[in-house]
Amino acid sequence: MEIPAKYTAAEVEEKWYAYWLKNGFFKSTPDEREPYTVVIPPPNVTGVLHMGHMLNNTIQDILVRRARMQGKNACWVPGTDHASIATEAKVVAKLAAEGIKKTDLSREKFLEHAWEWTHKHGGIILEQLKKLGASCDWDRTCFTMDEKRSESVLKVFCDLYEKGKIYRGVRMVNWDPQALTALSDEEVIFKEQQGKLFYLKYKVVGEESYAIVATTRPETIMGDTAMCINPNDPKTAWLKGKRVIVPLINREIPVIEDDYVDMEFGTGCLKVTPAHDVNDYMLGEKYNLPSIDIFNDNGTLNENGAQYAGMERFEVREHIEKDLIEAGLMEKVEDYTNKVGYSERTNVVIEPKLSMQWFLKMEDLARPALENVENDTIQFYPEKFKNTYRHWMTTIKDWCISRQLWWGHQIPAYYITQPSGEKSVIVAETKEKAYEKALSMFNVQCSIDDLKQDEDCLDTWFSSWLWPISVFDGINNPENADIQYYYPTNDLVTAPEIIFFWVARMIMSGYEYRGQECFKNVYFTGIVRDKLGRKMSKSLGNSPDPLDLIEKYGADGVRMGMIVTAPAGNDFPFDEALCEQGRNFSSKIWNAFRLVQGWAVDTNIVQPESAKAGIDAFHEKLHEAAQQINEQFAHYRISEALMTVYKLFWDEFSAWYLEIVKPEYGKAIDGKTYKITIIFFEEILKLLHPFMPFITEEIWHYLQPRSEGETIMLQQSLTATTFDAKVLKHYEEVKEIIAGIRSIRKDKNLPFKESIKLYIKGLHKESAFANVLIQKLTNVSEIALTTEDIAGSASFRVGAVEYFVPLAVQVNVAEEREKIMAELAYVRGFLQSVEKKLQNERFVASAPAAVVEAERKKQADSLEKIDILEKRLKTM
RNA sequence: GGGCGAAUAGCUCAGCUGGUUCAGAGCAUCUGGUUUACACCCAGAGGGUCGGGGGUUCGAAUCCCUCUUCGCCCACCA
Repeated sequence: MEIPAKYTAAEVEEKWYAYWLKNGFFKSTPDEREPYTVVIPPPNVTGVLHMGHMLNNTIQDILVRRARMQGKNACWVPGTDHASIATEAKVVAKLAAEGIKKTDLSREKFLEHAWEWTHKHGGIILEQLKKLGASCDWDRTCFTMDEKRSESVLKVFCDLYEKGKIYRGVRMVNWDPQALTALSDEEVIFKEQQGKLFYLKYKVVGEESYAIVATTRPETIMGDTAMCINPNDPKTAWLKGKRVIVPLINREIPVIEDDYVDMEFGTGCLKVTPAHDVNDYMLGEKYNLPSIDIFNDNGTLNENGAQYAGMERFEVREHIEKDLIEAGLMEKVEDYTNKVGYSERTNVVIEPKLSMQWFLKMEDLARPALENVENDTIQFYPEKFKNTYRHWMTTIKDWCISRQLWWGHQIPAYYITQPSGEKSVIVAETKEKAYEKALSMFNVQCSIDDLKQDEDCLDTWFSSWLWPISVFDGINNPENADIQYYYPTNDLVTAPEIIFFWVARMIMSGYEYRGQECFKNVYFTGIVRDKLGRKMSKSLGNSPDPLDLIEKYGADGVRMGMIVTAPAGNDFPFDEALCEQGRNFSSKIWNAFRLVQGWAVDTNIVQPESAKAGIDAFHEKLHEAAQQINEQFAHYRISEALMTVYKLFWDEFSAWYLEIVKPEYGKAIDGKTYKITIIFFEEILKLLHPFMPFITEEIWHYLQPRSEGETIMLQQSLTATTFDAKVLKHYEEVKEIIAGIRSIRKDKNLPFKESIKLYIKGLHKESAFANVLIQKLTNVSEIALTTEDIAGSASFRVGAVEYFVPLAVQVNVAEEREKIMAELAYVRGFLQSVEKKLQNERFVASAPAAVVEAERKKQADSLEKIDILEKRLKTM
């Protein structure tokens, strides 16, 4: 069998992914085994893979693969999200490039274009995930707008409507004048901005005096319906009960009083524009003020805008500034920094706007969702996000679920005008059902065509909040075998930015529709940033293309590089050097494999004692690591678990174990040692497989003859085990001795080829184990015990035992003395601190016996060591 | 403005219930080393007032208070 000297990830990875697919290893169907379920956070259907996806999906794949190797029936459900605003924006832009305006198209025609776009670009991202090695059950791939998911969404909407949880109402919403839709509060980003604060003069009716109002938005004066002062403010008390005139348009408005007004800000006078400001809206409600809407949906002024009608809102601001100055109604203009809301999607300034929207009441839904996170039925990793979650859930507001878009689930509400002229709304899953309902409810003669469906779509999250249920069709068919078996799911891996958009709402729908948690654990990843700490984004161009990275370093290398340094919940500064580390690790594994497979095996050779010792030691190391990894996974310390395997392979297996059992150059290895080495190698590969699936599969197939259809993926990896701590402790001491000898070789320029002698003075444990390992790894020809110091030698100490390596060359006594003096000073200092503790009566009295005992042991050890060092100095 | 969190080596982070194994890991750096799996390597070394100050305690990186800096979330004074 020809083994290539270099590991070529690309080839290997493609081969094994195809093999896994062909053999259906990712598939899951309900059976007797314990289920382990993960649903993917569905990426945008027309999106492309970025580093955030890479991190997120690598973690999911690790969890899923590990569960599979623990004998669980692992099911990872993939899918995509229709992402209404984002996708619609892309389609609009694409059409615009072709000279087609959305407004010129019918809804049906537009949706044709949108579907075409979706089919063309949709699912690319899922293909990219395959390159990463994602072990999703692809047969279960879902789309938030496929038939079953759409049906689920409509069903839930109708159900919540029936329950009285969904209502329609005029509310102040965040209006995106470019996308022409309302946005949820979560989709608005506030940015600090340099602006101006304008001081406008409102003439007091019947007087020659003026009231001054400070505002950042003078263009909204046409919508003013009151002026408000604080009743406790002496500055403005003179205005009480008066009326003032809105500048330029000369309309009279009342002066009202409310302690909402901040006496310290501006002049203490507030203009009230209920149609265009959230707080003013509340004042308007409170005092029954009229509401004058001055804007069109696209951000231009409407007929209420008087002479400014038809102009764009920011143009109006400039115009009106000039006009006010000319009219002498501008007291002054100051520079001012304030925060302005922008649309997350289109990046235009949000216009608060009164509009008819659909809302979902949150209060009842939030209750169990909060409770079950508080009581840890659902656990967050890291736990700190529980606080964030609690805060939001206790101040939650109703969810605006309608969007003025075409791409999405059209709201299943139908309007009918009765003969009396009264308009009624009927909510039903289909137009036919709505028609039936209409007939029975209103007892009127009408045709089905008289029903007019609501033009709006549902918020994207209104479909994804059902995801853990709907992917198993548990809304339409609540008793089906899949949902019964796979629900509740186990782990959700997602970004903290969507804790409210998505995580919280999934938890709510889980309790509403299954009466049970939708997942048991939520693992929050950090945000992937660049080296400079900036968020990775297209516009900055600082995000590497994941596929390029995979090509360069292999999927295993990229996975390893990302995970090794990505703790839960913390931002993750990505650096390509990490991938290099990953690739280097792949190479290391490959080279270790090449060493092992290159050995000639001779079953007639007697197993060397050193190999026996090495095997005993590594056996314990392996089991110790397996146990650590178990604990690390139990706490979702995934990068630590990887680090444990990394060190197990690189340090323990390659640097120590393989060096111990390695036969002399050109010689064969005995059969026993070879066999166990292969088993060790396999066990490590199994522990490593979830992190680096490809190279582990490749090597696993080389290590022993395998038949078609076998895979490392489905092997049981080492789980809870025990290990002998005593053996490990002794082994570590031996390593220390070996390190001491290596140091001397280095200091004294003794090449490894020259064999040396080792003298041991003190209570050296008579250990064949130690001796054979020392001889094998340091080229010591002879180990002898001594009761005297050896002249002309270099020495070191491990514990209370002294080791001497005789030197052929002249020893630099002064240098040796200096070293020993330094060591002595250190131990004396240490002893001093220990004794200080022990002399403290309160310490001895109050500290636990074990602690005091430990201090006494330290004291005794130090005294012994000091004794040794002092004697050594005397005899030099 | 309100809430949450963080600050430990050059970088990224562990450090759980205060004391054994407490100042650690990986990367980076420095020194030395290639005929014998691997320079994508091996052997070794240096590097920290545990953000500042105070307190509790026999004992603090760990608990409390306070200050400083940073991050996130919420609310937006027109």
